[in-house]
Amino acid sequence: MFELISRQNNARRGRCTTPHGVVETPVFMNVGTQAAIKGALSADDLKTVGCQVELSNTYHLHVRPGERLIKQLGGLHSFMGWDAPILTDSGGFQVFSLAGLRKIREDGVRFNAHTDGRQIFMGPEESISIQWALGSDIAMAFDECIENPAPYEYVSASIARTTRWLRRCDEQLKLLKTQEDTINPGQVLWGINQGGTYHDLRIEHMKQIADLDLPGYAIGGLAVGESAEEMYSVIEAVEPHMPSDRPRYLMGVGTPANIIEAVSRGIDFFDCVMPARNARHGHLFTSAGVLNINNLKYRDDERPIDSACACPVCSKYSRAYLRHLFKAGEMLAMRLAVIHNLHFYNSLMQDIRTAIETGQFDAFSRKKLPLLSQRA
RNA sequence: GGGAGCGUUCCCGAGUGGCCAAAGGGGGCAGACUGUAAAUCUGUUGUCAGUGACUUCGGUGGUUCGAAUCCACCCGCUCCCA
Repeated sequence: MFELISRQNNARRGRCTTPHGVVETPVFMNVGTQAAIKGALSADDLKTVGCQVELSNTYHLHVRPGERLIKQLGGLHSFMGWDAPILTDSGGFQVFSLAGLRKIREDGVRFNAHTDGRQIFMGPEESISIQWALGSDIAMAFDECIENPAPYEYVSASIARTTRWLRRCDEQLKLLKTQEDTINPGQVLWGINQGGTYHDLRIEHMKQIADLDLPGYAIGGLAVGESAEEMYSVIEAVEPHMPSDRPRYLMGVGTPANIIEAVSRGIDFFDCVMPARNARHGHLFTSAGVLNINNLKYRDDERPIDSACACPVCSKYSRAYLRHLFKAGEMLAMRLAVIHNLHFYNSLMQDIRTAIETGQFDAFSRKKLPLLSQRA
């Protein structure tokens, strides 16, 4: 269930209710692919950084440890100690990212597992059954995330198949809901829009999937090589065709600037590995821009990463200490950096929500955008 | 006292006459990262000068058209036998 609280131009302030609680939007979902946030963060740490929704991955949890085990242990929430909302990605992104290890057919995708090479078949029914067993709150449709650039004819055929797959996902979830044996009976399915950078295909596909009247819709297949401007123009093309009373999720995006730009174009949900991955590599986000904590200039810098940041790392540690931890290869370096970056993202979303509520969003983005992209 | 080795660019370590400013690691410096096969990957790391020049392989001298590579002596270190 999704409720719009307020809006400013196209930017929306909303509230999404799930079986494990309410999500205030716009929101950034923190990515824990294998039921863990890389960088040694626990579910408790997720609370500390202000995470509302955790995201895990169907393909990866299916490969290891397997959804049967997780179901047997009470479902994903119980397994990883997270009692708030969880969204599971369907494995559709792995169709893209593991392109060298899979073959696509009408019924689904055959993978050679990246761990040991064994054959794994995943189609719409399999993906939904796995997500059902995991017991996430929001299950994503099994789609083909198309590489960019891709020929028009290929994209056209692919979105038609993704639509057929979506209908099968929907049927499968309805079937599973008739069974007694459930972890999370309130799980919902969200559809995913594809179409590469072809506006007409994007719109055509969006119209097709909107017909299924699902409780949420995502835009997928962006931020895979095209320019930011191209991505924004795709959002602008598709957005008018997305049901306005349902949450919109821009998958896998992005930089702080990408997020603000997308919120201004009507997006409510985001997720991205960037804050966590970049943190592990020493790349930190601050209110004054980005910085690489490994740089020599921070060797004796007594200041916190971001003096405007309220995270537990910034309230206690210096840049010099963080740099030392990275140089020494201590895993604490990654942990502290990830805590900071995720806190930064979650707190940016809080600021965005407040700005929309108070009618200040346009001024907020004008002020923030130039700062966030520069070198701190 | 006798015998056998070794000394390479920040470190370790290859190289035993030209294709060597010198492999490969490490370390350093910098860059990338967008529904995570990523604690990963890429570039760079003698000096100066934009296709080149100069200095360098413990030291000094020598052989040679040409030496990190061969010879002599010296300095330092290691191991074995007394």
